[in-house]
Amino acid sequence: MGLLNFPEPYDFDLSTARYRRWGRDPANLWEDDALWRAVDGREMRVAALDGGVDVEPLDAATGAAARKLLGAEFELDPFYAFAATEPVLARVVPPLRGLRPPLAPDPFESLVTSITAQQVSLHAAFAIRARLIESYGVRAGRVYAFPTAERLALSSEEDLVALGFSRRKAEYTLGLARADLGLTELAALEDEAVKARLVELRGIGEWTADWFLARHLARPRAWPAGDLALRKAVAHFYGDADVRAVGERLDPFQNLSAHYLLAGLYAGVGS
DNA sequence: TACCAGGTAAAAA
DNA sequence: TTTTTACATGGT
Repeated sequence: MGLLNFPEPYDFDLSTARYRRWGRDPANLWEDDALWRAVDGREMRVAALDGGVDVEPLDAATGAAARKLLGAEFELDPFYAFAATEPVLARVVPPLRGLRPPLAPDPFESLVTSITAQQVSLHAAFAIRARLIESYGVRAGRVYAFPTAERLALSSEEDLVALGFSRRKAEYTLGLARADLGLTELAALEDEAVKARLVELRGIGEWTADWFLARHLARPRAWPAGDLALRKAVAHFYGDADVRAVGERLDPFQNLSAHYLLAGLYAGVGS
């Protein structure tokens, strides 16, 4: 048993709900009440445990991966203090206490995952993404490592179309896989600089760049204002207020706010 | 059966 | 410059 030292509060069930809601995710597999993920070619199991999080096997690599994956870097206390002063969040946040948005640990994975989710429902996106992972990822136990750029670079547009990608999305994905992107260097840049660099890439617009800031870099102020689901959540909780204007009111906690509003919408908080 | 779903780039106006 | 269109799959 490997008890990971993990910041409080943390609600494992609430935080991993995403992996059960939309469909099967062979790279972040929910099975037997645990989350499974490949770390450096090995299978890692993450589960809830009294007083923390159980990680098997637990070592430096899996511990760091689990922390990243489970959103340990989010600071919840300042957000909760802010939420108590904001009328909508004061109602939405307390029932979701301990929710930490799970992160995409890898930048390439984050971008390709977003491309699969452009325009289509997340149910459809998860199905297509699962086929991509099982076709080009490397298996580690019951879970798959997300396909590397090097491996996808060897595939063809036809291959990806056969998985359900549109021709356009297949082009985007191969373009990313075959380019020398230097994605890890983006972490050193300010939010707006990251976005500017990303939207230069074909197939990456503001929506994808915003979710990259939110779900990969965990930037506190990321706010995917164009996102259809976030628009619905804002409309639900704030009426017909402008989404960007609401974002400014939530500064500098837009990222956590977006995740809590979405979770609140799905959980039926306040209804 | 249609229609919509956590967009984007390119064409047309 | 702004508006319109094509895109592919899965759920309802």
